[in-house]
Amino acid sequence: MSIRHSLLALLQDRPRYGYQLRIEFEDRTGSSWPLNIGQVYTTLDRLERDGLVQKDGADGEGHIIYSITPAGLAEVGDWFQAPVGRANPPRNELAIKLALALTLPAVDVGGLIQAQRAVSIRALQEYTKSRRDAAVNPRPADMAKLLVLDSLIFQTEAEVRWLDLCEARLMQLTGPA
Amino acid sequence: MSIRHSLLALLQDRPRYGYQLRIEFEDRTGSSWPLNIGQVYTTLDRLERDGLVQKDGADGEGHIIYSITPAGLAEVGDWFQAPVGRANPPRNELAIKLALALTLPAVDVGGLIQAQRAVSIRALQEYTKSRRDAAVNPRPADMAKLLVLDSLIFQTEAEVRWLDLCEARLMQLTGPA
DNA sequence: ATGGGGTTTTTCAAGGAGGAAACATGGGCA
DNA sequence: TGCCCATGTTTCCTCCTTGAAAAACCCCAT
Repeated sequence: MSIRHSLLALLQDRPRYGYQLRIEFEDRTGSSWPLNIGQVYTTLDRLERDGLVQKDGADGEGHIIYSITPAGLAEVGDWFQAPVGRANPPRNELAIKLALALTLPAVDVGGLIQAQRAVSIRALQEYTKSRRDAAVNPRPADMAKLLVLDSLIFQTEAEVRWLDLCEARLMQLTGPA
Repeated sequence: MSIRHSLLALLQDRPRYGYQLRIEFEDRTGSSWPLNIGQVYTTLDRLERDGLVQKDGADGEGHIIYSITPAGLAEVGDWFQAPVGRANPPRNELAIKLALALTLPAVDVGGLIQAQRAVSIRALQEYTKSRRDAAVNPRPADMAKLLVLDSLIFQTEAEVRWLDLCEARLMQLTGPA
């Protein structure tokens, strides 16, 4: 659901065409969440169907330009207005996996935690490196990318600490060996 | 992609039917991520199509029982084996929203952060309360739910701290007022 | 029995997401 | 000039997800 609103937000700035929207989305979010190009066009179709954007015909190079409508402006305003709902947080595959592993015999939970921890630590290092690289030129335009990286770093740190807690709990369960 | 494997994991334990799978999934993950019932059946269809489960006919009450096949066992084994990939982390709507808000004029980023922070703090309190309630009877069976709650708590804490960082950065940008 | 109201269980149709092919275009190089 | 490769741009097809309806069943008051 956030793609829909993200595209609207970009169109709020000025009219654009599909490919351009993808480029700008990825640029502004630091390419952390690659946006499938197919999704851009299907989303634009739906936005047009719902009267939130309109085709402006083609520009000089033949690109199909979309611009936001008043209804679209209202919708994107609402989106920025309302906080992100916490009603149904996105599924956390790792947490699900671990929860299921715990309730099932025949799964090496300890090993799973170890393996996962290694992966997370490595990711953390990469994020931190990217962040250092990105921080050398703190132009306001790069601020967004920095914040996205910070977000990933914080989330990953939390994940590592959670894995440590899981491990401690596990020890406690299986008895202090 | 994790639903598919979660269902396989449950079937690894013993054969079950659709509705039962949903109940058990939600029970083991503490209902934190509600599982749409329609998805259970369509996923079972695909799993059968791919030869990972098979229909066992009906049980006494007429339920269509599914059981896991050797191929399915192999697949779920692989799933538990392999760490959760970090190649494309799920999109973080909050981070996207804030990143876009920063690059767009006409959005009250400060207000957005404040509002979001309030929501996160409230969620954190609720999770913590649930956790306390769940922790009174630490049967091993409840361990999974506890860990899931811990995960949510850690993630939400990280989110709050990230929001604080964002706010500090914002101040720094707009100049110390 | 019976029929109304709730719960359990399944199916259906529509919408969203993603991968990969298809189409265009422009610039280097024989 | 004309070929070819890299890049930009769009479409298409499939799979997955969701919401809501439908079907079956059970329980209890009439």
